[in-house]
Amino acid sequence: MALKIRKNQSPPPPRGCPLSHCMEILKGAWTPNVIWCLAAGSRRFSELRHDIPAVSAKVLTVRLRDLEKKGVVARAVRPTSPPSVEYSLTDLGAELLPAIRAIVEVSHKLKMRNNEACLGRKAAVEAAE
Amino acid sequence: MALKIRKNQSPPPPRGCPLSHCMEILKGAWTPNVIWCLAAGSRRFSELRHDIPAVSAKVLTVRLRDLEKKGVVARAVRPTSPPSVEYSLTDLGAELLPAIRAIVEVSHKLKMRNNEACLGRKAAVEAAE
DNA sequence: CTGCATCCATAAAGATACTG
DNA sequence: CAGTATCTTTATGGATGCAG
Repeated sequence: MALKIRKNQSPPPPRGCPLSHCMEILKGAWTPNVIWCLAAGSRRFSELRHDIPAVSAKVLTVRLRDLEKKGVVARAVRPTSPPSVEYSLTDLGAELLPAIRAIVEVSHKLKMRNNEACLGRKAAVEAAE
Repeated sequence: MALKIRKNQSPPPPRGCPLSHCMEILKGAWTPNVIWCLAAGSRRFSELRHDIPAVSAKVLTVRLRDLEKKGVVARAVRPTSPPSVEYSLTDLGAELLPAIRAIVEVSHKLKMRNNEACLGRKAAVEAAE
C-alpha cells in the first residue's frame, strides 16, 4: 500500500543524509572491489565473476547497473554469437582509484597497528628466550 | 537456536569479502560524515548530533565506538559535573581525510555531469530563442 | 553467456524510552 | 549530557530458476 501511515517520522525517505551525500558512488558492499578489478582494463561479466568469486550474479549485475547509471563504468555489448559484454571504467570512474587506494592504505595501516598488540607481545616473549 | 540448519549456503559467514577488506573503516552509513565533522577539531557528543541532525543517538554512539576501536577517533572524558566527552581524529584517522575528500570530489563531478542532460537541454532551448 | 525475477536472511539504521 | 536498551523498518546481499 502506497499510502500506509507510519508512526515513525521520516515522511520522506532519507533525503541526502544516509550515505551522507558523499560515498553514494561506493554504496554497495562489492562496489570498491568491482572498480578495483576494472582498474586494470576492460573485463567481461564472467571475468568479473571469476575475479570476485564470492559475489553472486545478481549483486554483480545490480552494482554494475548502478555504476553505469552513475557514469562510473561503461558497458559495451559485443554482438557475438555467445553474447559478450565488456565493462570498463570511465574517465570519471578512474578518478576514484586514487581515493580507493588511499582508503585501502590507511585501512592496512590500521590493521597493522591493531595487530601490534598481539604480535608485539608474542615477539617479546620469543625475544626473551 | 545456534545450530539452525540453513538451506542456503554460506556455512561460514562472509569472511573478508563483503566490504571487500578495504572500506571496512568507512562501513557505517554515517561514518564518513562523522569523520568529516571531526576534521575541523574536537567535538562533543551533542555537538556532533547538532552537526548531523538526521543521525540518531544510537547510531552515532555505535559508529563512534566502532571508529574508536579501530583507532580512527579518540575519546576523552571530562570529569565535569555535567558529563562531557570530546571526540577527535587520531593521526591515522586524519589520513582518511584526503581519501574522503577525493571521493566527495568525484561524486560531485558525477552529479554535475548527470545534471548536464537536463540543464544542458534547458539551456539549449533558451539559447535557441 | 549475460542477466532478470523471486524469495529469504541478515545487518544497519531509526524511534522511543530509560539510566547515571 | 551522554549514552543504553528494545523494537521495527529498510536495504543489501545470497540462492535459485528462468530467459534472450
